[in-house]
Amino acid sequence: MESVAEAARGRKPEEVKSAARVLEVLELLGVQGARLSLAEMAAAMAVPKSSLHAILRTMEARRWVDLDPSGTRYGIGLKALLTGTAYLEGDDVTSLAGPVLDALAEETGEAVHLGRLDGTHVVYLAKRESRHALRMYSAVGRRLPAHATGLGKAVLSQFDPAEVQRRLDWPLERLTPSTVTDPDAFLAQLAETRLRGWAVDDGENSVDIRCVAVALGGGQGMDAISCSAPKSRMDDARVEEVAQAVTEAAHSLSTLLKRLGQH
Amino acid sequence: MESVAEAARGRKPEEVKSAARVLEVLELLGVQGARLSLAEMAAAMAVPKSSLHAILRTMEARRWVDLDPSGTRYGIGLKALLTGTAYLEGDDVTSLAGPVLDALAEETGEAVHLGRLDGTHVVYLAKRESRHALRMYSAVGRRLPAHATGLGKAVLSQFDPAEVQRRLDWPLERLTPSTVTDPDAFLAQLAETRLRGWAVDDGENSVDIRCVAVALGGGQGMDAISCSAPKSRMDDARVEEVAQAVTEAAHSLSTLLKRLGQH
DNA sequence: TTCGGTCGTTCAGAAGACCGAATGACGTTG
DNA sequence: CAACGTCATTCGGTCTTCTGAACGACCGAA
Repeated sequence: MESVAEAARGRKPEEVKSAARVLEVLELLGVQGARLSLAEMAAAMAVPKSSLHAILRTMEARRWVDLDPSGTRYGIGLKALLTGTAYLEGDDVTSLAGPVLDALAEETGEAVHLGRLDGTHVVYLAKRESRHALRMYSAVGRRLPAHATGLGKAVLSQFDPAEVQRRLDWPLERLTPSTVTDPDAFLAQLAETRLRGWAVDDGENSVDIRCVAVALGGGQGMDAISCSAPKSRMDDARVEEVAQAVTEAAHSLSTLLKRLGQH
Repeated sequence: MESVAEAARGRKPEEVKSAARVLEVLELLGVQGARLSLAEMAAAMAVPKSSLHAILRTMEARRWVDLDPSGTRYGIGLKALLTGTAYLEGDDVTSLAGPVLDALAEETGEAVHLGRLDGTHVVYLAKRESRHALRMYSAVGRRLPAHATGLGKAVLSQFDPAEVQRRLDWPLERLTPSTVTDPDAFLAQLAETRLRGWAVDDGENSVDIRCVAVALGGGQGMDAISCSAPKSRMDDARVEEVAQAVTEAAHSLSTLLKRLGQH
């Protein structure tokens, strides 16, 4: 009956339709950042306007979406902010990482990140800036392709090549001229990373930025920490220095986490 | 038919049940911070386990909730983080406030906040710490009762007493011995605030913390900025000094916003 | 003003989700 | 070792939601 329609849309039969749509609305408004009208969202989601209307009413009543003064464009509501930060507060790694990140930021004087692998992407969980705490929130929650980041490569290097091949979307997306997209070259980089103990990103997601990253948890976690800086402040010798500092910080944080896990 | 049941639960007939439940799950996991089992959530929400099960499956498939390693306790997922921060990025006030908050933090040397009135509570949208950027995210997204915060009183002082009475939940909740809970005393404080142009909070939500706040937008916004410090660094003379700095910052930010609104 | 286009909104038939009881799996207690 | 507690999970009947087309409101253009 409906198996044809379901198969055509690629949906699993075990999903609650309205529930999935609520989440899709939040994701749509989240990545866009901009405000969208009901008709625009219905088109983007391939959902009838009337169905979406009822859902948006429910979301608006609970302040999960906002209407702009004209009453025609929807945006993320205030309630969404609370749950986002709640994820960070409830997370052991993020909670424990604070002092370690502070110390690493102070030691290196450069930007420091904590990231987590989520599917094919890396999500920033925490950030320390090198100078002032400017625009600090702009990065937390942001996603970057794992294959083009130091954080992603540090985590992926813990897996078998077969596992890596299964986890990523091929072909690898190119973000800058330096992005490694060749499968063999990429897997070779991971092998090198595994031996060395730390990963590098040499302008692969942002031109002119070099980054050194180390995975946490001794080979089984999804998290990593990194230190990034412009190439002008990151020559090869400096990379080695920073790598040692990041490795020590990662080790110290991993020890804290292991202790927490054992109690 | 169902009007009896609906009326008994106090629900509007124009809500999509599953959609509301998705949001309720997120709010429940968000405020708790802790992880909950399916049965616990079903009990807390007064919803059948079997219905909630299907919804949680949908949410888990999209990574909006996570299962802990034992597979029995749910927590907020990674996708929730993205939308939370997206609210801040898509918000004009928060985006423009960055440099102003930085300047105010540097000038006063104390903690600086940007907050927004949402119902009876104030939500922190941005924060600048006095020393290092420690635990910066712990406060953004948090809610405090408006009547016990400088930010809340600054915004509320823009409304008529009748409007204030309508907006708040009475009786006012007591958070510390200094919290003003008497209706007349509270309204008198707001009148005073209105004349003076800035609001004070003298240990009303956190013992030993004094705070000075000014509303943005020239009498029609829901936002305010504030500067907080321990009483030991905030005697009456210092309050006057800080109030002037906060007022100037608020004025400068309001001007920026007005310019943006006009284009 | 009138027209064409957009928007959000409504409504009754059709499709799917919700519910409660029963099941299987697991860890704990007697 | 066994009985119990709690847990997530399944299943079919009933009721709710979803759907698509039609409606009324609105804005800008002619």
